[in-house]
Amino acid sequence: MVAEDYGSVIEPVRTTRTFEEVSNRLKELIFNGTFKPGQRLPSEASLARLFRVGRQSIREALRILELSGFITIRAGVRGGPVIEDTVHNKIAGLFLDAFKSDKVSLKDLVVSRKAIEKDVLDLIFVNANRGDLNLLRDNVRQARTKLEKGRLAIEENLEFHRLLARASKSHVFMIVMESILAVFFDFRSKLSAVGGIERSREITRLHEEMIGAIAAKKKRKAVALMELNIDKANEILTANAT
Amino acid sequence: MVAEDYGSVIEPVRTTRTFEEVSNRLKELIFNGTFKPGQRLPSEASLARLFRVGRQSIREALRILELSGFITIRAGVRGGPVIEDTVHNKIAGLFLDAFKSDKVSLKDLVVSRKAIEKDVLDLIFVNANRGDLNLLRDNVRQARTKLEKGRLAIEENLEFHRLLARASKSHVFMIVMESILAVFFDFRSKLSAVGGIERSREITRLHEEMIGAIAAKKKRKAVALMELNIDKANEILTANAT
DNA sequence: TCACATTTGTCCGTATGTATC
DNA sequence: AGATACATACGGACAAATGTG
Repeated sequence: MVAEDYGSVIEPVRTTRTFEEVSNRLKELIFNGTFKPGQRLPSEASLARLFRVGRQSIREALRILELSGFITIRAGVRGGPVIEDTVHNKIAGLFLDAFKSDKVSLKDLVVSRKAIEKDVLDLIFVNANRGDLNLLRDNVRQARTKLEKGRLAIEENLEFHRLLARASKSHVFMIVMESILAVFFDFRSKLSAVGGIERSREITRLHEEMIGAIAAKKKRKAVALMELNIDKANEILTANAT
Repeated sequence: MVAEDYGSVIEPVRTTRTFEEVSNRLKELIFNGTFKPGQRLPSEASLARLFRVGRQSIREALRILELSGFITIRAGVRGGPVIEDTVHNKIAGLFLDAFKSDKVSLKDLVVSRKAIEKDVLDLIFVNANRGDLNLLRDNVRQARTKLEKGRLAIEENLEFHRLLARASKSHVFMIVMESILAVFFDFRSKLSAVGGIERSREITRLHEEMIGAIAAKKKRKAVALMELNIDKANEILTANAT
């Protein structure tokens, strides 16, 4: 019964649940471009009239679309459901849940992160252009100015890796990276600032060297720096774990 | 404003939406083990009384937990919300959505899949044991019997890769693999059976050789076979794409 | 600043569908 | 087959948020 494992990916045909039918219909309308990004969907009351169902069913359908990253919802007179893509963040959120519920261990996270960031570097050496490098340089510059003011640059340090994924031009890796970073970002709030500055400075320095290695097409050096980088990031997590 | 991009991962503090508060509280109860897998949550009516909120808020909270992969819901007298982990499938579902909405290209998928399956092989050479190999052999055996009956063995061919991810002992890669396979599984329904048997047979043969290479600790050969495998799978997709 | 309109958010009462005993 | 205990769905009402004149 191999195929049964896909039971949640391939939705069973159930007309019983009205809100699922509504959700799928709306999703289809978004896919085929009837509703475009930035555009407002009709209000709950309007949708209820249009689909000839109760407002409750509409609400639950919209809840699904919201959690799936297709729309955002705001109250108020010019509010309502708006087509807005947040799928990356939603996937990262679910991944964070998986981590929190102990399905993903810290060791697993570090091991797979090393492999994935290495893949990203491989792709960067093929796909990245000058603009991508400039974005990376800007990031390091921002981190430096923050550090000079005596503040931690954790957000910038994490953003660096997101920029790397973007430079690889692979959306798959952008999604995976976002998910991994979400875990580290979640830890961020629990970090003790004591001694953090020095680590943050060190990571920023590694990032700077990495940019140099990429620009100089020195792949092996870039990979070695990445290993150091991830180990340092891991130290921060394990040092703060109770 | 780098940190703003995490706006959907780190939920904003909003007491305005009751159902989110309820959803978070229940999620926390699941995380800390108050509710364990297989256990039933109280019914909607009971939860409404316990939290002192309306049933609608409870329903939307349960909808969130259902879509996040924490619970399943069944009607009927012994039904109700049950703690059941389907997070992997839910992530895969969102990833499939991302693919369908053209955020992930087929080329991107193939390139990243090659890199990721190579990582999985690397981990297998470190972590896999005899039991994992036996599971892989069973899978190929099942595929063979299906092929001998003149039926396609697509499910088994895809399952092979899921077994590989499991043998790597990395939940991160299990999740990523599940997501990638979901796309191929989705295509499955659109495949023309014409000429498919031969391709399915060829893939099964590659899988068999791959097991041999893993057992013999021949990493380079295993990687080469994997490349062939993925190219073949990709051919099936592109051949059927309109 | 204030009143107003629009839209989401929330609760309640009720009815129906569904699965189990 | 009937009773029971659930989720599912509808309609009505009001509160809260938010933008507008």
